[in-house]
Order: sequence, then structure tokens, then C-alpha cells
Amino acid sequence: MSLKHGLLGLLSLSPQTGYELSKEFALTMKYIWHTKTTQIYTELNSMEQKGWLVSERVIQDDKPNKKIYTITEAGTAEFLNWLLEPGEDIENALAGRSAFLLRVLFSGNTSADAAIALMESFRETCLGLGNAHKGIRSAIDQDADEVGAEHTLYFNIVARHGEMILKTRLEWIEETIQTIKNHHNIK
Amino acid sequence: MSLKHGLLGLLSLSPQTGYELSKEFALTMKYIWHTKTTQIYTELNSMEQKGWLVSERVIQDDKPNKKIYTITEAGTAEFLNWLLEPGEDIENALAGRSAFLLRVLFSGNTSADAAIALMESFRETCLGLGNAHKGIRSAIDQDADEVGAEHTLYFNIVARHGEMILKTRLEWIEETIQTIKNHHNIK
DNA sequence: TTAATCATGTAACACGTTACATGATTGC
DNA sequence: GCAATCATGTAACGTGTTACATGATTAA
Repeated sequence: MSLKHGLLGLLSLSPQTGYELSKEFALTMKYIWHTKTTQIYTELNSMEQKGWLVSERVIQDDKPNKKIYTITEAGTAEFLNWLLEPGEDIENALAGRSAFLLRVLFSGNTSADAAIALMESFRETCLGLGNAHKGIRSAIDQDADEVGAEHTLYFNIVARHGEMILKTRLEWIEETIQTIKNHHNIK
Repeated sequence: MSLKHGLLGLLSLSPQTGYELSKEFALTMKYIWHTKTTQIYTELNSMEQKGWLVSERVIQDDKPNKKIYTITEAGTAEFLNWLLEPGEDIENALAGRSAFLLRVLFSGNTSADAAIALMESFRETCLGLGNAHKGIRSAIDQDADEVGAEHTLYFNIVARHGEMILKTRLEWIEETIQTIKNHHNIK
């Protein structure tokens, strides 16, 4: 899998808590992976048991106590090993698991109106992510000094991928709505 | 989940065996979902137990015996219910789970050469899928009479999505290779 | 006063992957 | 003779989701 490796990657940049990691997953990772907070905590636990991480509990007065995870040598080794291995996982990048596209695929069972409504709600979701983009880019900029030019380069490359895909999706949505309308002689 | 619903959708078009379904998943579904043959068999089994399908065993002399699954009324009801329900699953369409992008994200830990090689192998994978496109489109055409114009419309819409995304990815790959080269003053 | 943010976790269940198991027919 | 196609499955394990559980502080 790679959630573990995603977490190792983030922790190789700086020690963090599960809570911080879960927020990071909501940012940069928005393009790549989605996971629930609860899974992050259990993964961190199992990673610590594997010896990839060590944790330090920090008592706080004003806020709930927290647990800061730091990557170990074994963790770094595991991470680099994964990063450099040939990797058969490239194909999975092509087709995720999209319940949305599945709905579209079988929209022949519903009405044109329902299909158009489906497209429009997808458009809303896409536009929502579009707004998040600016935040992601500026977060990358802000962390630039800390993580260095090399990492920043690749963060921006991944962000660019997300932006390009999003733009294409929006074009496809408009085109598709027209296609459906034309097919049904609507408007 | 939706693998079950994907299978219901395909079976609503015509009764089929697990083997045929697994091949179909390798075609139209290439854009949407990837799964292993073995999972299809277990899912079909559990769907039959839920009463969504019935199976008929066909004895063959020249080939191994097979089991043809047919969707029931309960299965059709479940499928239409899923298709029409509001559906929170749209967001997942935005970020799948891409081990490939995760590698790119953390390529700051490797060399520029390694990152470029990663891009190039992704390009190969993309081009391979590009070749499959023609086959998918012609398969849709061939089935057009059987499934009807309405379904054919949406099959082509999904195919178009896959083609547009692929084209964008190829553009991103070329752009990215240049970006990496420029960053490192290569060539 | 109500929602958001901070902060962590467990238990049960659902879904997906890998390895294992079998075996005839057809085309190169 | 070898690979591909046809055809189905089980067992074990790994991953991901949902529901449950707690509780203080801070900003609108």
C-alpha cells in the first residue's frame, strides 16, 4: 500500500502529530489520496510497532495532549526503498475508482434531466476544489524555505497536475451537458 | 460501495458470466474501476445471496462449465435506487489513490534522472491505454444496436472523459520533464 | 450559545489483494 | 511444445470506512 508511505514522506519533512498529518492530507494530498482521520491514527500506531516511527507525548495545558511522531532510520530506509523500487502501481493511476463515473456510465437508465443534474453537482464539486487550489499553492510557497527548493519543485508539479486535470474535467462537463441536450433536443 | 453496483449495471444490460464481466471490466470500465477477477467471483456470490442475482449453471463439453448470472427484480430495484440517490461519492472522483503521484510528490528525495525515468514510464503506460481507446470505442459501436442509443450515448461520454484526461496527462508529462530539466539545467 | 478547532483513539465491519488450486482446448 | 483463452473458485491477509467515545478552548 502507500498510505503508510505517504505518511513516511510527510514525516520525513518534519516530525508531526496525527492531527497535523490529517490536515496535510486535506491539502497537498487532496490531489492524491483521501483518507479518514481515524485511519491515520491506526496507521501511525502500526508504523510505530514496525519500528518506522517513534512517538513522544506532549502534555499541553490549554489544549488536549498530543503525540509527535518522528521517522526512524528504519522508516527512512523503508520509505526510500519504496520510492526507488520499480513499482507496478503506475497503472492504477489511470483508473481510480469513481462512483461518479459509474453513475454517468449507467445514466441511460435515468432521465436527461437527472444526468444533467449529476453533471452540475459534479461541476460544483470541481469548482470547490478550484478554490482550494490557491490555498494549496500558497501553502507550498510558505513552506518553501523550510522544505527546500527540490521538494517545492515536486509539490508544485503535483499541484499543476491537479489543476490541469480539473480544468479538463470542467471542459468535459460543459461539453457533456451540451451533448446530452443535443441528443434529447433540449433548449 | 459500487463494485456491486457496477456489476448490477452491466448485468442489467444482459445476463453474463463472471468471466465475461471480468473482461468487460478490462474494457469500458478501464476508465472507472479496476478490480481483480477473483473479487468479481466473490462479489457475484454475495450478490446472489442478497437476492440481487440468480445464476444458472451451463454444462459445456468443449470448454469449462460456466455460470450465467441474471439480475432479479430486487437487484434492479437496488441498482436504480443507488443510481438515483443523492450520492456523496462525487468528491472521491477528484482524488483517487495514486501511488504514482505520491512518488512524484516525494521525488525530491531522488535524483532528477530518477524522476524523469518515472515520468517516462508513466508516459509508456498512458500511451498503452491510448491504444486501448480505439478498441473501446469500436466495442461501444458494436454493442450500440444491442444496448440502444441512450446507453451508447453515456458510454461514449465516459470514454470521452477518459480520452480527455489521458491527453491532459500526456501534456503534463512533457511539461513536467521540461520543468525538471530546467530546474537542474539539464540539456 | 453554537460551531469550529484542537486532539486522540477503539471496535466492528466492508472491501480489495495475493497466493493458491485446477484443467481442457486452441492457435502459433 | 508453449502460451493464451476459457472458466471458476477459496483462504488469508491487508486496507479503508462507519459508528462510537471524549472533552476543553476560542471565535462569531
